[in-house]
Amino acid sequence: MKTREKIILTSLELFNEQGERNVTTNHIAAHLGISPGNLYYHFRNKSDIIYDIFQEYEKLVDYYLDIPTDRPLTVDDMMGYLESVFDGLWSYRFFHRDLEFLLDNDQRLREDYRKFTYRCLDAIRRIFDGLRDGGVFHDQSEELKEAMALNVWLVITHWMAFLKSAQPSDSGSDSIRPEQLKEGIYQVLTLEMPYLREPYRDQVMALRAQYRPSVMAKKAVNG
Amino acid sequence: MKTREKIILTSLELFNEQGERNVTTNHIAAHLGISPGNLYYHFRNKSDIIYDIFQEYEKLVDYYLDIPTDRPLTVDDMMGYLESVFDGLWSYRFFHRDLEFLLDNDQRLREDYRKFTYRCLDAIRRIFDGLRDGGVFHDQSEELKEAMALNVWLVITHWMAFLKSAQPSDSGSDSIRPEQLKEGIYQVLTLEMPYLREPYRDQVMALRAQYRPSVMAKKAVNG
DNA sequence: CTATTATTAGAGTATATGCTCTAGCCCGTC
DNA sequence: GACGGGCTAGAGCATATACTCTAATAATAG
Repeated sequence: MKTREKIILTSLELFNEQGERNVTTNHIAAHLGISPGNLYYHFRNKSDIIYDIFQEYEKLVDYYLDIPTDRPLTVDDMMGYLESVFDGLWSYRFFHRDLEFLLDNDQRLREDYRKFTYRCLDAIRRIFDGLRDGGVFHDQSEELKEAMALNVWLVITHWMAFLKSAQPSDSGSDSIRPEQLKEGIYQVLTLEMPYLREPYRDQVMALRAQYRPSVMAKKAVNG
Repeated sequence: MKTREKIILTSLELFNEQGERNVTTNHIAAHLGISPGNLYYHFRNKSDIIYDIFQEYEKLVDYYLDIPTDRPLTVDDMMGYLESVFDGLWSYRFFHRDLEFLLDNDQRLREDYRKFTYRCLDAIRRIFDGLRDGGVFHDQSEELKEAMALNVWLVITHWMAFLKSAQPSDSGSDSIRPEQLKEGIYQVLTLEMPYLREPYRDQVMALRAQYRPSVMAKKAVNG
């Protein structure tokens, strides 16, 4: 494998494990067993590494959210989108974690991310439309679909942050498991619940039950 | 005013404007016109300043979310809670911005914040119950109330992050206005909409309309 | 007034971090 | 086998950051 690729992979791995803020370029080089000079031969600076990773993430999600317009959508389609998006979220989970700082320090990234966000919101709306055409969703006003899409986006992109903040202190820094992340699907389906038509409603509710967050079972100690 | 208090106030101000990550203890001291030594006479370290600020935030929100149990709740109560919570969010907006890093670097804060989260989730559920008793909400299963409360929490605590990430690059670093933050109320009411009873439903929808996010009007350029 | 304590100034330190610079190695080509 | 460009090592720099140390100054009590 080319050194450039290795840098990307290792950076992503370390960022995901420890957070971008806690991973220096020297760490990345050391972890790879290469010199800092070598790393900087392949990338002008740290931002470029992050930007590269973002573009891969973007490509992946755009691929996932390529919604067919020539046919209505099914419950299976919907679950597929959810599973895919949360998979992507897991693979690039560092990104949403340090998002604000990253955007503040790279205008290019800020602009691209903004467009990315609106593309995703649009895709969510198109999924709603497809599901309505498939008889899964009730028809709703454009305004409501827009607000709903935004709420879905908020839940999806920040579920990870919630999980991490609700973790007890004694667990390690990288203790969230992919299955826990998937529990965000439960929350998204909770949002959609009131807008589902029978008989799909019961079907989706049954699927939803499988993702029930484990945090909910636990009772918090309010000392 | 005591120096200690001044340090807290200035820190909060600078953190809110520039983000905790971008504000050093030397900046705080310089901004106050005092020496670093003086600052460190009053606080052992930066974490202690942040922890102090968090405790004030906690106190404020706990005060806002002191839900009466001896009477049902009205639509006005609900709107009052929303307005208050978003006010608090605005005053301490730096906090949710750099949350993950802050929690990673202060176990004490992590533990307190975890409990704080669960207290808030509990308060949201009790608001739901109060509104049900007041005839504003339909009755729902405990499971649904729990999931709903969590979604409300996610939207409230991350609305700010969304706004900042959706800002175009040409706006300043502290360009979000409090009215924009309040638009999060629209999103929360969107969540609650399906569970409202007539005649309150129409009333709430009318109130909701006043908070409609301006971002929604804009069309994004997907270059 | 004096002794003690609380507060403040400000130079300075240890460490980290992103990044640079120069020299040299590897490897394919003529 | 010599040449040259792609690649790599690694010492080291400029800057920043959280924090310390000493000495001096205010405030307060006896």
